[in-house]
Amino acid sequence: MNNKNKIFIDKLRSSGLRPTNQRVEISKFLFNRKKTFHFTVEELKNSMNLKRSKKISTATFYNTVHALKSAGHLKEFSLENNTSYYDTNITSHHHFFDNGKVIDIKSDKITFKKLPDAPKGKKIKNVEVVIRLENNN
Amino acid sequence: MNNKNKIFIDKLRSSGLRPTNQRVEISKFLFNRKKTFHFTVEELKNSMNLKRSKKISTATFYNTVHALKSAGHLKEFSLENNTSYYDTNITSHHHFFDNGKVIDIKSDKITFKKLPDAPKGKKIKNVEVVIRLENNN
DNA sequence: CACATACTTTAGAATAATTATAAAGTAGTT
DNA sequence: AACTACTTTATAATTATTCTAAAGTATGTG
Repeated sequence: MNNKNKIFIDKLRSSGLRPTNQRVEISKFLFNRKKTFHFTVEELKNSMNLKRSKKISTATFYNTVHALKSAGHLKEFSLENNTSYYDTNITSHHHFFDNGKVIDIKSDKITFKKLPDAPKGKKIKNVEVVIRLENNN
Repeated sequence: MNNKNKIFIDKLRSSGLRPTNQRVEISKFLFNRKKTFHFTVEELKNSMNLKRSKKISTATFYNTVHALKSAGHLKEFSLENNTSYYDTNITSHHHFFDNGKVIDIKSDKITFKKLPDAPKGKKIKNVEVVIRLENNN
């Protein structure tokens, strides 16, 4: 809860969450890294709880991740296996999918020559590209 | 099982499935239509079983849809709600997502100016674009 | 700084989508 | 017609997620 955690606490506060110990640890675990992080709630829970004597409950992981996502600190996406994936990279970007593995593609690596207009009464919120990979031969 | 069902039976056979009555009915329900069809297995089951006295079991719907998908007669995709959606349009194409509603976008409506290379050892299997919509104001 | 109060955490139950099981039925071959 | 392997089905099991309600804690107020 001290000063060096301010940035992680701010993410919680701006998500409408009080900075409890559990939440601060989750926020730190998610955002205290250089590279972007892709995860499911189950994966997050397992990797955090593995090293803890006092486990954080499943519900707290779900609640916290949802609030962070609703506030825009996490991005959600889906693969074809009925679980929600989250991405700490919230800038507009795209993904390679390679047998369940996810790799970010920077937004400027993909540009369009042609895009359809939104149906009337609607506008485009975002455009997401998924490039599926397979082995070379 | 007669001649007019040949096309639906062929889809089953080419998926490695014997053309049983249940499967032929499912195949017909899916492919005997002009417009492309988006559905979840649960929706398919409900709409088919509603008008039937003798219901087809859940497992048969899942098995049949999976086999048709593996054989390439259906396309699978995911929204952010942990259910698998299927599309009878298997040609390469894209989607608008508008609050859970799915609308096809013909392949030629989207073209790229720039696309990234696949990582080494990999090649691109397909490129899928999702355009999320929101209301105009 | 103690208190009250509203927000949190937690374990466990509930739900939803999907998959597994194993007994009874059927297609396709001989 | 009979046999065998594949199917169907009801039901149980599993997985991801959400709900619930009791016990715990952050925070503003005095």
